[in-house]
Amino acid sequence: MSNNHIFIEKLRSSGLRPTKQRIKICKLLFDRKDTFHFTINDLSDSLRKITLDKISLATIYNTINAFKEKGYLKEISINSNKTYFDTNVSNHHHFFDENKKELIDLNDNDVGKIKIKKSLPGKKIKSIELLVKIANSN
Amino acid sequence: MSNNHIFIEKLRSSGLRPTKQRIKICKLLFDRKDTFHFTINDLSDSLRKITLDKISLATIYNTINAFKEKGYLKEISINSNKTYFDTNVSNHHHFFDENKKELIDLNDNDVGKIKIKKSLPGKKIKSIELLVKIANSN
DNA sequence: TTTAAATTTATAACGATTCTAAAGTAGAGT
DNA sequence: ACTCTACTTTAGAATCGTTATAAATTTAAA
Ligand SMILES: [Mn+2]
Ligand SMILES: [Mn+2]
Ligand SMILES: [Zn+2]
Ligand SMILES: [Zn+2]
Repeated sequence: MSNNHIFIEKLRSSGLRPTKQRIKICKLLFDRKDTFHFTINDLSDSLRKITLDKISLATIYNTINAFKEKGYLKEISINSNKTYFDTNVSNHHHFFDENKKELIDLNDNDVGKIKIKKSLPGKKIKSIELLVKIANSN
Repeated sequence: MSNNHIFIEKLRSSGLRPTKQRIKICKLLFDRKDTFHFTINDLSDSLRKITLDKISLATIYNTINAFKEKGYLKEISINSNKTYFDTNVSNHHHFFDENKKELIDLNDNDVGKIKIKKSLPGKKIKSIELLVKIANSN
């Protein structure tokens, strides 16, 4: 439909051919107001719902890995058998709801400034990730 | 040898029978001055070096899961195909060296106080984990 | 010593992810 | 529009960390 040409450009500009599979995945991931978190399985289910011609699991993995590579997605550090991705690639932190197994964004106002005072020679900081695990109180 | 009775007590007091496999793993994990981080594979290799009669991989997994359950070990939240454990069960944070694939403790002096200002109704905080990924600078 | 429950073990099963290699497609050059 | 080649998709196999199974062994209570 409408926004396809935007995604076609986005893909082209990063050296990825705008295939119909990639465009569909782009629309699902990026054609919305709010960012969100997902696993490959979530994505696979969502795709099955919105399209008749199925996209193979290998392609979903290939595409998500390519998007992560290009910086369109972020992988969240969390110990789970599944990998969690985030369409919000800005620096931010997370609650992880252990009951729902879902990530919730913490924005800058939600967390005091994090200061790393230690440094190691020959090493530089690549990322700072805070994960706050939460669960039902009762 | 010497400290066995301490570990035997520790195991008994937590409802775990003090088998020779568990005692060997206890000695390897806890009979030392400094705490450390390890994966099951690390531990398996270490065990093979210090003992002639091999401990099956299933027993290693069972034992580590039991120790985690009892609070003798902590699992670190990190996105890796392997699970990382910590014999330091106190609250502390980590550097993760992406080149060496190894965790390095950050103590309280190394990180400014972390303040979580957001809370969700019906939910309580279970843990706060900061992971600072580092890599070679050049 | 007897006996039930806990533990160990080898091996199978599982599940997320990656690999393979064959078939299909996109786009540059003509 | 046609050709050609590199890129992409795909089904299915392979990988690998972890968990499940079920039989043999060990622990420890009675
Ligand atoms: Mn992990
Ligand atoms: Mn993970
Ligand atoms: Zn997020
Ligand atoms: Zn640690």
